[in-house]
Amino acid sequence: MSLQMNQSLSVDCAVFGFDGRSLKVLLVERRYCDSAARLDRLKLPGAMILENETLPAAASRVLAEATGLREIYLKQMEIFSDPDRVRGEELEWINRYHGIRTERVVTVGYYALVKLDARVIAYTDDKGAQWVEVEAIQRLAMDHKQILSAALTHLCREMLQSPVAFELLPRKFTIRELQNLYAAVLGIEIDNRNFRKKILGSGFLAPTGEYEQGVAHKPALYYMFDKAAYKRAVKAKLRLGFINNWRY
Amino acid sequence: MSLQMNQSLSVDCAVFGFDGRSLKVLLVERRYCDSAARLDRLKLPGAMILENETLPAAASRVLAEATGLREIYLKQMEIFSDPDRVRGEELEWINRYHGIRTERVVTVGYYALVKLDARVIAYTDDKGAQWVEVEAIQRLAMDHKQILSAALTHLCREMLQSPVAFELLPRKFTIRELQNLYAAVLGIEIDNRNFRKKILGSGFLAPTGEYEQGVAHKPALYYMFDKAAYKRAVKAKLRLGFINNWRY
DNA sequence: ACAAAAGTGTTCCTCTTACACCCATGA
DNA sequence: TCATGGGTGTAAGAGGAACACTTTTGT
Repeated sequence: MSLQMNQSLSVDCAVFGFDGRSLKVLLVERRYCDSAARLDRLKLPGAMILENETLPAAASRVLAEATGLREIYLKQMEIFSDPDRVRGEELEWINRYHGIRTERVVTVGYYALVKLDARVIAYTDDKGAQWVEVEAIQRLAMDHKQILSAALTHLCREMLQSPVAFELLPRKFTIRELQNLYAAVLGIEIDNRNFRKKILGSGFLAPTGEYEQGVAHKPALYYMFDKAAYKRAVKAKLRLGFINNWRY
Repeated sequence: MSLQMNQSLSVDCAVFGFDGRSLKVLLVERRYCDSAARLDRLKLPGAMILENETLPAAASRVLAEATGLREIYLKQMEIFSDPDRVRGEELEWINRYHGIRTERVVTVGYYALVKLDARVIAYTDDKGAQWVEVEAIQRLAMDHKQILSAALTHLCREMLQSPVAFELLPRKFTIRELQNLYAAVLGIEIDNRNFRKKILGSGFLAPTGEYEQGVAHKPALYYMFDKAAYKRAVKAKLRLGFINNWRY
């Protein structure tokens, strides 16, 4: 065996959004049309990395193109390096499109968290992209289902350790929305009283004083995430306890 | 900007070992000699990926070469993609050595856990590699210090969530060795009584009946990790609790 | 009036933490 | 006999989990 020179590096992004009920991911159509009727005609947005571009930069570029947003929460997760993960017509298309002669595409999986608002939805609609309920996705192009699964796993883990949930919610949200988000991502049921106790007791949520309007039930109070309070609490916690000053 | 074609992919491995006291990592000499006296003449073992080789396969290959071992615990962590992370004489050396013309080397960081025994040490000594105390490492070649730091962070996180500690210990070990390992990796102090209570209470440790010999104090009992018991407990735990059946 | 979700407390129990002394061995 | 680390128990407190009813609004 020898060194592989005709290889390319790409990034693929699982962009998650939350509509108050269920977790969605942004999917786009495969760009070559030979088999448009195929079940796996949808894929995650992605791109080849450019000369002099870091991977995070490439991922940001993909996200800006796909959503119109900058400053998105973005995290690297795994690399998918099966030599045959892209082949056949897909590989031919890539070579034709870019005018290159690559034999292998290694991809770096990222996941991104987006606040799903009207502007983003208008933008993605306009681009022909779709927000699809994660639970409903059976298959995707190439190994993108696998990449999506990995992204979900990483998101679960992250949600249990840091307050990334707020990246998926609008600036103002109700406790119930937050709870639904945790339940949807983790795939669990959560007791509302215990959840409130815990989340309000943490002191990271600041009430806005505003209430829901036009709902056919007692209107809920809107809260915001108090990032400063969160950081203060983390710092304080790092200074005490059984495990007091670890490395990460 | 255009697609980057003259790029290469490599893997670099932080191989950790534990000698009962402190955490060590395996370092090798940079292979070109122009500046042998430099402080950062040591690096993590690594290699370019070969044609038709997956990244995990490449990492295994590097580990087999460096330690003589197969079946090592191995985990992918992050990718280091700064376009200038390898440049100058290092890049020239790579091109000369492989007879290629690459302009950029993106590397995938792995970490590995090894049971440090006489055979491994003999093998690595023979190869001119060194086991260096992690705490003492100030700088390494290129961005390898950064890769090492990332590996440590990942190892910490992993140790708090799964029983990888046993990958670093001999088959038979004392509770104190296990405790020292946790303390060394996490960089914390641990109360011996609480540690015993927790670790023995978990039921994952099986006493061997053998005792230390030739030590100038009460000899300690040797234990082994009972993998089957661990798996049973994990399965049982997944079926109950507040968070009962999540995705990962 | 009714449907629908908001909001609120208590009890039990487990797990975490802090803490001090005697024991077995080799030198 | 001394130095060294092995091995043991308890009490107080914090946090997790299970559980049901009243309130407010729109229809």
